[in-house]
Amino acid sequence: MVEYRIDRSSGVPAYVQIVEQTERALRMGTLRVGDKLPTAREVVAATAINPNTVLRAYRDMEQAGLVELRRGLGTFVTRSLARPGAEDDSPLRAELADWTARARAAGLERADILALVTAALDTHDDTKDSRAPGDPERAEEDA
Amino acid sequence: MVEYRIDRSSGVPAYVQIVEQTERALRMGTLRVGDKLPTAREVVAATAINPNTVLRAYRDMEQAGLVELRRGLGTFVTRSLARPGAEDDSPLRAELADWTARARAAGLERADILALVTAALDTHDDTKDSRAPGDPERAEEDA
Amino acid sequence: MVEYRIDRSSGVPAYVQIVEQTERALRMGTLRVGDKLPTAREVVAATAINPNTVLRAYRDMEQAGLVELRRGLGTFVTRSLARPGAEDDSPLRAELADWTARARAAGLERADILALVTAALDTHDDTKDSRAPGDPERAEEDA
Amino acid sequence: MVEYRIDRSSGVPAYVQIVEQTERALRMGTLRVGDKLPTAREVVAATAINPNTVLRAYRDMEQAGLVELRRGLGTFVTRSLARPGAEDDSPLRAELADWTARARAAGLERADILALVTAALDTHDDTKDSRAPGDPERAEEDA
DNA sequence: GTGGTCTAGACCACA
DNA sequence: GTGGTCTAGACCACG
Repeated sequence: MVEYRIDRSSGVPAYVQIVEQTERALRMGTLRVGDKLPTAREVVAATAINPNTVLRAYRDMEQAGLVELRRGLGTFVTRSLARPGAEDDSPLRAELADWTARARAAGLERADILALVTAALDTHDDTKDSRAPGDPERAEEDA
Repeated sequence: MVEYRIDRSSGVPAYVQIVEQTERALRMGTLRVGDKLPTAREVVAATAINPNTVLRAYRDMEQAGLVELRRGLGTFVTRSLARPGAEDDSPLRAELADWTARARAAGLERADILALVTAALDTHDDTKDSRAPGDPERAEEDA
Repeated sequence: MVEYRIDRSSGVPAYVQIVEQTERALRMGTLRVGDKLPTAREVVAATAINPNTVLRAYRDMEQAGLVELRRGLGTFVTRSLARPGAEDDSPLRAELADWTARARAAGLERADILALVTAALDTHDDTKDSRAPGDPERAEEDA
Repeated sequence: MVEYRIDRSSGVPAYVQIVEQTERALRMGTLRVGDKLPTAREVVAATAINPNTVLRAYRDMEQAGLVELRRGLGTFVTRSLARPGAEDDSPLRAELADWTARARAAGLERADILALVTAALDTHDDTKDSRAPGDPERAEEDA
């Protein structure tokens, strides 16, 4: 079950944060087709945001074709964004874990590390946006 | 000179994106104390956002103690967020570049990679938010 | 409920006047933690300044940690600047009231009195600025 | 000789601060008819603001009839705002000095004291502005 | 020509 | 209905 964490001081709309985090879970395979998202009620209990805001996020994801809202039942994942290579036990993840451990040991904080990664990505990839991880980036990957 | 790239479809306010990107440049050492940010007019020319929006971002950073707005002169960096270990030629960066190259070779996209990194960070670090690099995160570094 | 009075001819930006007056109310204990500031719309109705200007002032105070803007709810005091000794019934205030009465009886106007007080303060205190009460002065009190 | 102190972080325009402080000196009798204001050059040396800004302030005061700019000679006070009762040795000032000393002893800071005074003034005087000490308040007193 | 304030008004986020 | 972002444009402060 995903657990949303909303940072109200980030300036990023709450519903966008929910979408970002859901997408992230889809990419990682943490969330798979058929899985149920937490109910609006549950999210409200966990995050103290308004149910309407949760529903807004879920509706957006429905329109993007990622989930399906079934009245009375809940919200269910209808599409995967999972990538081979991003599985829990992939070598890439192990190497990454190793690298981040060393980065932290070197005194780098979360924000520093994310800045480094973004910079590394922007080096190879001079296309597109430049923003954050978990960008909605118009969810339209494979299924 | 920093170059801002604004993703208007991300849902993240333009002024937040400017702050994030500036912070990122500060962390990476791309921007150093005394450096001049692009003038509001230059940013406007490059990004097609409104001057007021740029100034809003600059003002926010001024209040955060990162830059100083000097009328008639421009906006200047007053505080570094640079980290030893994040320099251009650091081993950590080289290793990261290597890892991202392999991740891309494995078919992972930018968003996938950022999701992986976020997941890796959240594994060690069960505190805080979940969002982007360059998050305001209440700047509290030193120079 | 605070009531803002904006002097448009003073040369002091309207949003600064709002901040100054709010801070003053906080110092005097007129405004306490948890209290709600007037909504932007109410201030607009009372002062004929633009809602954006009010919000600018509120945002500035939020960044200074004095208040919290809650969408859909309003703006609330989060920190006290109250001082023991500044209460309504303190001896100091009674003495002051007595003194100002005599000053006025002697023909001194508001501006004269404020000039006298400023001079008196500058005598003991050869540090800092010189300006007004309720100066932002980088709010650094506690609650 | 007046000594201007400009607080660049107060949000109040520099030229307004100069006018305010000059007026204050006139009210206190620190500056008298015939006295010479510091030259723009001197003010620049002392405050690091631009000569044009000083001249702007002096010109404003000339238009208000307070001073006269004599090319090649300097700027001279042409009108007094002095008040009997505000002299250096007046009983009112002695009492005030005593009161402020006690206020400081009670732990009140400059801003607290100014807030108290403003409140005291607003109690008797429910007219007008509400702002700071040294408000321009359209200089038009006696001579 | 730089930053800075203010207005007006459209549209969005959230309770 | 609350705050919040963004635009557009006028005018100001300052170097």
